[in-house]
Parts: sequence; C-alpha cells; structure tokens
Amino acid sequence: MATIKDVAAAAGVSVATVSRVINNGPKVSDKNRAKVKQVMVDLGYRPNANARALVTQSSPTLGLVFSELTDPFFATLAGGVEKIAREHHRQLLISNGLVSADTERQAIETLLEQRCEALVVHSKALSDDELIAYAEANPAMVLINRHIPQIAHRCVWLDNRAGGEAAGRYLMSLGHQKIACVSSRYHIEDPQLRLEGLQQALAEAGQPLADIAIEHGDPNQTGGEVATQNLLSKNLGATAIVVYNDAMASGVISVLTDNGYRVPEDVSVIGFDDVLLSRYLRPKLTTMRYPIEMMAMEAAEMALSLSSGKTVSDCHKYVPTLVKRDSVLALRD
Amino acid sequence: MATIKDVAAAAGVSVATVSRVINNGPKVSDKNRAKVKQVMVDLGYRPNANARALVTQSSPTLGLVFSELTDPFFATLAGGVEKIAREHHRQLLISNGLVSADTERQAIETLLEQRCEALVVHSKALSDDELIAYAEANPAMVLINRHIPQIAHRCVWLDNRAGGEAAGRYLMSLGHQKIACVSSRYHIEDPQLRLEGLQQALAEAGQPLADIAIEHGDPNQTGGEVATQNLLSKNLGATAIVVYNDAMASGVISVLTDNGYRVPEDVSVIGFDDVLLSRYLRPKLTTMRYPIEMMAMEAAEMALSLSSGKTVSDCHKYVPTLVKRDSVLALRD
DNA sequence: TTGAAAGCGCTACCAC
DNA sequence: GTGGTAGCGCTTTCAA
Repeated sequence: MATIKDVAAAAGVSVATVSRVINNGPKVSDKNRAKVKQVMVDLGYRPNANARALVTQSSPTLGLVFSELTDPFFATLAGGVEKIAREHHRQLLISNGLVSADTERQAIETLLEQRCEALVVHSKALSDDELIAYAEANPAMVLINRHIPQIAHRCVWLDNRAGGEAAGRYLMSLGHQKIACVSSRYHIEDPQLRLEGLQQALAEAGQPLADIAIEHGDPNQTGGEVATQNLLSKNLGATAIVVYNDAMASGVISVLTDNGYRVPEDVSVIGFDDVLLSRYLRPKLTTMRYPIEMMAMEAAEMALSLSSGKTVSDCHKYVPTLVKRDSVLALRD
Repeated sequence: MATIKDVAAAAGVSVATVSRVINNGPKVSDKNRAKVKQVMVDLGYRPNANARALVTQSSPTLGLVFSELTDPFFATLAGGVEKIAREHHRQLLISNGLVSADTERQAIETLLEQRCEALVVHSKALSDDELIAYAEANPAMVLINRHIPQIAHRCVWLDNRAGGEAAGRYLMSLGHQKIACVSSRYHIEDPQLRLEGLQQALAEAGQPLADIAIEHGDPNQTGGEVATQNLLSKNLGATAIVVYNDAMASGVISVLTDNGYRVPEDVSVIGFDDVLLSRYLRPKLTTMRYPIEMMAMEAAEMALSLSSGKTVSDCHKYVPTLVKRDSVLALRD
C-alpha cells in the first residue's frame, strides 16, 4: 500500500505538502494541491489511520461496550450510538461485555488500548468502585443504564422504580385491585427496582401486592410462559399482570390465551420497554416505554462532548412513560 | 498515559525487554518478567494499539459494513460476525453503509484506512465492478448476501429464487390453487428474485400467478398492511398469500384478521426470513428460514482465514428452508 | 538474556 | 508556499 512518501515522490513535492493536502490545510498552491490529489488517486493512496492516531494522540473513534447485539433492546441502544457516531464522522468500535465482570473489564481495556476518543459503556457486572475508577481515569467515558451517585454526571439512566410505580398506579386508576407480577431474577437490579416501585404504589393505595402474586422467570418469552403457568396454578384471580419486560409479556399473553383467558377482557397485561415487538403482538401491548434510543444518543453525544473538554449537565435521568395500547382494560371509568 | 519507555525506566530495563514481556516473548528472566509486570500494573500501563498496528502493519480488527443495526435481521447478522470476532479475539469495527452507493464506498474506505485485517461487507448499492475491484485489492474482504460470479469464492449468499420456489411448491402440495403474493419494491434485487422463484414454481404446475395477485409495499409491517388492503379490494379469493418477509407478513395477518378472515382457516400466510418476530406472532408464522446468523459467522470466519493467507472453498450458497408453524393450512392431505 | 537503534506512516514545528 | 525533520509508541533485528 502506497505511503505518504510514495505520493510525495510521485508528485515531486515534500511529505509536508502532501500532509497539508490530506488535511485540507491552507498554504498549498492550487497547482500542487491538484497534482497531489491526482497522484493519490493514481496510487490508490489511503492515509494510515493508525499512524495518524499515533502522532495526534487520538483517533476519531467511539467505543461501545455492551452485550447482546441480537437482543432488540440492545440493538436499539447500539443503533442510537451508531447514529451519533456517524453524524460526528466517528468510527464505531464495539466490544461485547457478556454481562460478566471479567469480560466487561476486558472489553473496556481493549477499547482503551485503541485509544478511543470517547466511550459509552453498558456495564451491569462491574462494581461501582471499579467503574468510578475507570470514569475518573477516562474523562470521556459515559455509563448508560446505570446510576452511580458519585459520578452521576457521567450516567445516563432510567428510573426503573418510577416505571413500576406508574404501571401500578395506572392499573389501580382503572379499578384493578387484584394485581399480580411476573418479574425476573435476571442478574441485574432492574427487575428488583421495577418490582419495588410497583409494590410501593400498591402499598400506598392500601392494596399491597401479595407475595404469592409474584412469579419469576427468565427475561424472555419462555420465561414469561413458565411464570404465567405457575401463576395460574395458584388460582389467584388477578385481573391484571405487570410484567418485567415485553418479551416476557408476549409469553404471558400466549399462555393466558391458551388457557382460555381473554386479554384484556379477563386479564389485563402491561409490559415494559416498548420494543418493536410490542406493536406486533395481538392484542397490541400496553407498556412502559424505555426511551433507550434517545438515551443512547444522549450518552454518545455526552461522551463526545466530554472528549473535547466540554462540561455536561449533571442529571441524565429518564422516566418511563406509559404507552397505552390494547392489552389493558378499564374495570371502571 | 504511561508509555513503554516509562515502564522500562521504572523497571530498570530496556524497552526491548518490556516489549518481550508484553508479547509473552521468550528469553526474559523470570525476575525481570515479574518486575516489569508489576510496574505495568503500578503505572496503569496499556499498550498503544495504534503504535502496534503501525509497526506490525496490521491490527487485530474485523471490519463490518452494513446498514441498520436496529433491524432485527441486520442485528442478527452483526451478532454472528461479532461472535466470530470475539472468538478470535478481534476487535469489531462497524461502519454504516445506509444502502447508498456513496455511503457504502465511504464505509469501506474508512475501514481500509484503519487497516482492518479482515472485512465483511454487506453491499446492495455498489456495482459488481466496483466490488470486484475492492475484492481484488483486498484479499481479506468477503461479501455477504450478494452473489457476484467472478468472485464467487468471496461471496456468502442466499438463493432467494429457490426460497420463492419452495414456498410456492409447499402451498401447492397442500392443495392451494389461488395464491397471491405480497412483494416489495425495496431497492435491492431480493424481492424480485423471490417473486420470480414463486412464479416459476406455479408456472411449472400449470397454475401461474396472475398479475393482479401481486401487490407491492414497503418491507415492513405497514407495507404489509397497505398491500393487503389493496389485495383484498381486488376480491381475488386467494386461499394463500406468499409474503416478502416476516415483518410484512405481520401486517398481512393483522389486516386479514381485522377484515374477518381467519388465518390460517380462511387464508394461509407464509413469510420469509424467520426473524424472532415470527415466533411471537399469532398464529405463529410459517416462513422460509434465512440462516443469516450462520451465514454471517461463515463470512467472518472466511475473512479471517483469507487474512492469514489460507484459501477457502469456492461455494458459499445457502438455501432457505421451510419452517412449519401455524399460519398455513392444508386444503387436502 | 539483554539493550541499542532503526523505522513503521504520519503530523506539526520551524526555517526558508 | 514549501521543505526538512523530530518524534508519536511500539516491534524487531543485530550485537553484545
């Protein structure tokens, strides 16, 4: 592959001049500029990004650590980050953290070795302390979907508890009194927070959630199916079910339907996330919207701002909003 | 950030020795090795990947050019590539081609500037000639979802035509005679090929697809809905509909249901792709499986093999397979 | 087993 | 406007 020297030699100018042309620098005669450009094309010259990064001490690259590209939720997250990277003409480097502490650490380290100028990290496995240390050592690193008070200004997060509360309040406002919950033991804190929010809302209204009304499952369709079967066998007589996420909710609806319950006429179901899926389900799923794409975009913008030395505001909390579709029925007006 | 010189100085050895330790090279005394390792930790030293890439003339990086992360189909593609990259301890660099010739070219150029050691490219907008030129200039570049005869050994592709044929044959084998098709004008050739396959299968059986039975729409749920409304207004009396992809099929089913047609009792529907969605739909969607993850994994493996000078076999054609679920009814046994 | 030094391709400074 | 050149952080000879 041709180097800058080859171009300089072929064009009969110095490497300095070629460099100026590459970088659209000033002070190059039109004649030389044209000539150099022509030679670059003829030789198929392509500047070496690594050499550039080495000498400028930074590469126009945005690193992203997260887990499962295949999961629609994470795909949307990645899509948001990619969009911002593209707008800013930055390369996107992706490392999978696999939701394990070792792998997440490894993923961050690799990206740091690449000298990415900015970093968006989705970490659920690393400790607060370790992330704080990373954040302090790397000014252009932003956390997404995580809230650590000491570095709050570097965290873009969702108030899961408020989401759980809102779901509970909404159902109660429609007259639901017997409410059940399909939660998850997914090894992150989100399910627990959503459940706590729900419990608090119900407790405040004097109709607390019975322990027996809570069922756990894997955070996917099958998990929702299994949990619902368990729930049904308890014969609770719930009129509404609050579910950890939309994927589980699809399983919930499926098992309810198979067992002769109509949704929402007999049982209302409310999901969480508002991934694409929720619009494909029948009935269309009422759910708490997790504005993950918007959050990912903000995280990426923040990281890029920080890398250029700008300061950012110190609160990036998002609150889930209710998306009313067809899976919840009003028991009264 | 500490450099190799800092480490060498602090450890009282030369940079050459430090380099040997970094690369697990031989010929370093245990004493020095331990000492250097300790110093690296103390200083928070992290090798500069750019400097390394510069001197070794290659970086352990796999580049991927494709379009929409958010689309489940592409997310699965990216997931497959990511998996292989991870297994081989390669970084993943992603560039969005946006299905436009200029952007796709730009995306490839950027990746080439990074001196990626291998490249997987999903291009629908660039011409055969241009891609052939790229492939010849870059031995470790592999195309996915595209078949160019001159560089067939570098193409991992799906026989869309065979998929259309198989769908048609299947429906006819179940006794369907009035078959309609919801296709797409998406600016790539896939829809056309699938339609041609279908037409051929029907023609061979002497029951050709009427022009009037073909409706086009955007390749998404809404497109499927609109196309189906148009189809219904023609009053064709079709007993089965072959749809371009699963997302459209969801729209097809939805409009059919809203208009009082039961699926599959009144009308059978068959999709294409077998994305996650097809299992969430009710009825579960019968569809032609596009083994995109497997294909993406093969493409990534191939690119990596090529980059290390290995040769690869010269045929990487995949054929869609029928996945029987619940949206197709047999009119006879 | 160790170190000195050349050089990867480029940018940016300084001199002209 | 232009060119010479130091040096970014690292690997890899070659000598010792």
